[in-house]
Amino acid sequence: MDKVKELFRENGLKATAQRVIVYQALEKIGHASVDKVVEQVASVMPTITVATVYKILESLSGAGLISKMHTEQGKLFYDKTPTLHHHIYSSNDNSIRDFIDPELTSIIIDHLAKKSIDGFELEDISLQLIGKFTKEQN
Amino acid sequence: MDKVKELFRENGLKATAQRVIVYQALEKIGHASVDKVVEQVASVMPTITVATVYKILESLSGAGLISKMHTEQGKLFYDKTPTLHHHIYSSNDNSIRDFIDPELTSIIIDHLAKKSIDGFELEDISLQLIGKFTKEQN
DNA sequence: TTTGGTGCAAACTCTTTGCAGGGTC
DNA sequence: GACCCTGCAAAGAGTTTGCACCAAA
Repeated sequence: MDKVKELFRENGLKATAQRVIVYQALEKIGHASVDKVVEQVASVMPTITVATVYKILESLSGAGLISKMHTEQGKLFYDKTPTLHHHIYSSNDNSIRDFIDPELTSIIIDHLAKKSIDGFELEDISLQLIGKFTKEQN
Repeated sequence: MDKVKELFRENGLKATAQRVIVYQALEKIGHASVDKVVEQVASVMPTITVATVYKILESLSGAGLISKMHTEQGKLFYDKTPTLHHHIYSSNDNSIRDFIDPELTSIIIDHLAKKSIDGFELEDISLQLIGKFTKEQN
């Protein structure tokens, strides 16, 4: 908890209780749409508002502490891991899970480096695997 | 024009003037947000409504004639090419362009096939390259 | 004390829906 | 003629904004 506060200060963010809670909520669920975060946060601090959660998620992602993406549905998702990773999007239950595959990441980056699109400075890659889970997952 | 109409009928869609115009607009611009499509369409048929364009784009994409995606901004984009391809997302001007690289596509698919995520049936992959264009493009 | 964050409500943007009228097959 | 599509207006979802109050540094 104090570690989290410190992390915020190091990144120029004031260490408020709300931010700590939002951050911990995201750590717990991994990645989630804003309303899932709100849900989780509300169980700890029911007085927090949706607008605040939006603002906090935005500032944390601006500071690079979490990452931000849009789903196939166009809803905002945030993810605890700011490191380069990808997402599996399941079209049968609209869930999203992380897909960490550094090997694939570097294959893609290497490939792109070879081809180098002229005048384009690559900052990030976002890969979504879309499909169906044919058996129950966890 | 008659080819387009035929294409619609083959796919179980009634060949209305509005659909032809929307389809041709998308062929012309390649990929665009809905409002860009509306803009283009309006120059040909000013009476068409936004809701209609939405519905048409939805039905064309449902029939597999065009493809649908969300941007980093969470706005809907449609693309004329239903074939597997990727997108370059430029963060300085929020533009999107196609990135067709069948080699990369098959590298990714091969890699995924090797690993095969258990219980997951891959249907599509969506890769977005995010970055900045450092010089003027076309 | 200064600076930045939170909470509230309202506004905004984008997208979807319901239904009556009209066009296509 | 049956069915599907369009156009309209209104609603809906998700997200953002402005501002007064409050807390962190």
